[in-house]
Amino acid sequence: MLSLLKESYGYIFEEKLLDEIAQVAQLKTFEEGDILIDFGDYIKTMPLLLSGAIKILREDFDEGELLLYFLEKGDTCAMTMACCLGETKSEIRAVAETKGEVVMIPVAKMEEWLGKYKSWRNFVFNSYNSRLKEMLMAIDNLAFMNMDERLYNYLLDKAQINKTDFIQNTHQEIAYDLHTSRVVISRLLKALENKGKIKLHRASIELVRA
Amino acid sequence: MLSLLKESYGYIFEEKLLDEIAQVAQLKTFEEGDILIDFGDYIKTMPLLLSGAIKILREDFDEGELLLYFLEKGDTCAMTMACCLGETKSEIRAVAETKGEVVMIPVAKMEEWLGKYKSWRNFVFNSYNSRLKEMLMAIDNLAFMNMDERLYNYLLDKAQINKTDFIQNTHQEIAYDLHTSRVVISRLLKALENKGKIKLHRASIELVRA
DNA sequence: CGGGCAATGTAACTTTTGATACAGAAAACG
DNA sequence: CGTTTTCTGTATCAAAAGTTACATTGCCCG
Repeated sequence: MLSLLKESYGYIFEEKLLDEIAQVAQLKTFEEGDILIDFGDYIKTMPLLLSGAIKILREDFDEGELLLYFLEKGDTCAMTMACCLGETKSEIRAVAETKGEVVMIPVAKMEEWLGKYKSWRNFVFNSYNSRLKEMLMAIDNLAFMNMDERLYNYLLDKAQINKTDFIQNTHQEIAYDLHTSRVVISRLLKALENKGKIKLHRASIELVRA
Repeated sequence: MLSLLKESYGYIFEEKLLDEIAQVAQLKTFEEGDILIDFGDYIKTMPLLLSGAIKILREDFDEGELLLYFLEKGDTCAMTMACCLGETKSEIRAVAETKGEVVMIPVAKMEEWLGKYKSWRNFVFNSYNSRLKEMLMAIDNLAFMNMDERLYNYLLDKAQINKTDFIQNTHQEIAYDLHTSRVVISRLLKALENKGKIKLHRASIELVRA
């Protein structure tokens, strides 16, 4: 586990902290589609992502979701930290976008290290800051952009996270993430295809780079 | 200043920390409408709000703003902390909703105290958590609600922050905060009046409690 | 290879929001 | 008091997004 940790976090944490993490943390693997955290869950461990990607969703009161952002290697979920420290229920759902690995750290330790290791403190703050920034971007998208732009940005994000220009999703799945209807997505995708920005296949979309 | 501090923060911080704050902090008063932080500002001090209320706005790329949330006594601006620690430009604008007072704390001190005082650490984390929650609420509003609901929530927020059911704003000002046009606001306000939820006056709106 | 099913395409219509234009009412002010 | 400015009400039209309904197209699998 130590070597795995060093791969993703070796540059950020000092030796002693890496050792401590290796001692108390539990390694966990997950598969694409796994629900790692659900609305209302109480969370007592903090996840550090070693590999793979996770998408974070917000739930509507009456049915429906909205994609907030993706997490990658080296990220942690600030929303989860918020829940840990505040001892409240989870406000979000975390779904595995790809298979991957996380290490789980008990809340007690994460608090202890805050006083003990400056590098840990910086990491936690940087995570909060990244997440606030991602939330701001989500708000920008919602408030200032039309659905066609949001859709195109979504496709770019997906491509970046999955490291491929072939996006393996049905229109319905995309509609869920963007909190709209399948028909709207089909319509706008067709428009994007006509503009030459993408090519549509069955259950997959190909990004056409200029 | 010490007594002022104790009024808002006496229950959260220990004596020693309050003393330290009183030593290094600068007291600053502001008037309604003052722009306390603007987009692109570099921020080197962290504000603690003692009295009054502040609204935090996000800027559109090409003209236009959106209200994110309000700050009250005992709050601090996590977005500002993010900028302080990350040493980046401000992503938001802070405008005084009422007159009030803040104490300004140098970034260096706020970092020092993070290692030194557990109460400070908790305060900073709680602030981040509150702000994340407010951002989530902002996203809920944008993603899941129509303009009429957003408008009504806005009026309720305003009333709570200003501690009065008489909201002294023109339709144009409300339109700015909600990032829409004056005509839309007028239309929806009229509809709310017809439903008996508010009464309209010139340059002010009266909330009618059920 | 043909039936069944999931995924997509498309038409027609409604609702919501935004844009423009202008009229009337209230305050502001010399 | 009359003029000017600000604020509000409303009508009309256009665009964006949501809804419903149904046709078509591939694909899986017996």
